[in-house]
Amino acid sequence: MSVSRAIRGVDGVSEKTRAQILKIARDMKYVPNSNARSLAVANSNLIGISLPTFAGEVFADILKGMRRTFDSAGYSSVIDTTEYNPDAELSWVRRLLSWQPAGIILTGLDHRPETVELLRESPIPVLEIWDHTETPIDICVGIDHYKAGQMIGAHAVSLGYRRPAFVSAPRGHDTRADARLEGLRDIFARDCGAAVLSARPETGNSFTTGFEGTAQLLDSASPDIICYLNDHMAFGGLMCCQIRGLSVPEDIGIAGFNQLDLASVLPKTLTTVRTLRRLMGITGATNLLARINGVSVETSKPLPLELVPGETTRLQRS
Amino acid sequence: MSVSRAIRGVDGVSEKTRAQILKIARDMKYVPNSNARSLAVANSNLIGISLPTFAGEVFADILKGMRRTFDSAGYSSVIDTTEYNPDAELSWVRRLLSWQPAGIILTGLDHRPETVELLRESPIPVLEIWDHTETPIDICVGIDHYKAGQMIGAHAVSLGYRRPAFVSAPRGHDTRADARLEGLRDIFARDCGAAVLSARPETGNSFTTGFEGTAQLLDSASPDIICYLNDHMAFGGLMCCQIRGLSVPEDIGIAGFNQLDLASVLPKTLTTVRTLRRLMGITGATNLLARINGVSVETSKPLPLELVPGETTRLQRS
DNA sequence: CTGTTAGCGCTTTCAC
DNA sequence: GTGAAAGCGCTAACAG
Repeated sequence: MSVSRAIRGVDGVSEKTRAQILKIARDMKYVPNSNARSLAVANSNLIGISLPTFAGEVFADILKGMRRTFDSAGYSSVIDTTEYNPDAELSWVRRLLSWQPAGIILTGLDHRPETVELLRESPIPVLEIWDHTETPIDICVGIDHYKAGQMIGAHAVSLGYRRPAFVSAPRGHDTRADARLEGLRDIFARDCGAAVLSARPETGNSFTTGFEGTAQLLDSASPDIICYLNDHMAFGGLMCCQIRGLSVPEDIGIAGFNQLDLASVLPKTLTTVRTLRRLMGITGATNLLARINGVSVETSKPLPLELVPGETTRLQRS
Repeated sequence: MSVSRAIRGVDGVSEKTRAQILKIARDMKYVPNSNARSLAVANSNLIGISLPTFAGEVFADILKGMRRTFDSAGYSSVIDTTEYNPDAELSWVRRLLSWQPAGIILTGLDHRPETVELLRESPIPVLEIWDHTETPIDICVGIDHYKAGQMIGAHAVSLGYRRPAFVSAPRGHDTRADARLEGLRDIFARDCGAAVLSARPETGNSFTTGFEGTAQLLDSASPDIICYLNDHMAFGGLMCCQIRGLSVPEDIGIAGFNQLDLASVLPKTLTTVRTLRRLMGITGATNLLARINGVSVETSKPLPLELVPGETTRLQRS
């Protein structure tokens, strides 16, 4: 018992005994057994995180914010990626629950009904991150992707663009794409009755998807602005325009999303929307920790978005 | 006991009992306790992975290869990032060992002595990935970064470049940078007695680091070729050259590394070195699994590198 | 301050 | 095919 106390660093042991114990432990290269500990105390300091993918800056940034917060609070995070497959998410949640985690984090709102049911019935706090909803499983911290689409639309409309288009990720990838496109569509429909064309290439990385999507759009129509799911795709689009001899913003406008690192070295600043991903991670993690510790927190926390006008869009003369 | 057997799916239970048990388990929403299981069997199906960072394509690709392999073999992977800090790696290894993992994966060869000691004494198989060495802790799968530097050097020399420069990541980041620079230096010294200038900006993301490093070099000298730690930095360099009115490859050559996604949409193909990152992950994971199952494997597996000549370098007239 | 007792949920072993 | 007994390494609760 004194050994247990000494090793855990709780009091109830004299400094003398503690020192002896720690020395012996070191000498015999003692390694504690976390499984036994978790079993005895019936919980763990594990936070399970489900992410769509490790690729790209977006989730890496969110993750970084969360991990910093958890690390300094003494929690370990274990991460899984679903590759945008809700069934993979479900099986991860099952596995996770068997580890008695202190909390669970899911990305987005698109879950199997069984996942939701499982989590609602368990006493474990759950955070949904990246998307915003008023009715989360437990708590959520994210942005409103529909509003983000509207924001881009409003900017484009105000500059006088009237033939908008949107390039999205391959089907079954980012579920946020549809929400943003809808926001964009609603604004254009409402403010100037224009329809938004869309392209969705079937494969490829963000850069090639942006490139191909742009090629498809330019082959079949003549949009005056193309909006993209993210800055990487927008860059692919820029390259496509360049090859076809289209000047940006003279001949066509380009708008990205997320304000990624790449944009910081482009010769023309990119019109985009800034998302506070690091902050989102920190806020989410902090709220989840509060929830774990029984402190009451905001159920649903939307994070601000900021439209960043750049040199790839400009006022159209009418 | 029959319950245990039924749930695990081992035989020794009649189909009838098994069906009953499974039904009841489902009805009462039974969730197994992995901690108790691991405690009882004295091991787990966890693979602990230490990565420098989640940022960037490189480790995401390697990770993807590893995870695929582990998943299909029924192992779960838990990942931590060290942000290039060997002390963070050490504390992760300590934490990991307390979970009785089936295997451990570390990135690179730069570890604290204590980490190495800890791992050498434990019976747990250890894989070092990304770098190559003939004397790993246990087994390793990676590339020889010194040779990679030589490869780039040989290409540059053969094209007639004589004023080489190298842009590296901020200090304390990628430890591979020094090995590559050394390879590059050795080749230039041996083949044409030229020295390699180098720049190493102090902060920033890959893109801005490439940009700033290039600006530093161009301010103080007139290299005829600049080599970069990776394609993203090379792109930053390209943008810097463009702003300064330098044409590539007419005025200056540019060489990247890793053949990243970005390169696939650039108007000029980038001279770079292809690294088989996905394959590396798969090979590493496969070898580790073999090791875990007591099958003997190659201790040290170097993966091939391929120089990919592009339009950002060309033959110099003498 | 120190140590004993009991139990966490599961699996191994061994009877039946 | 089924179940009783014992133990994995640890900690909560209590006794000394």
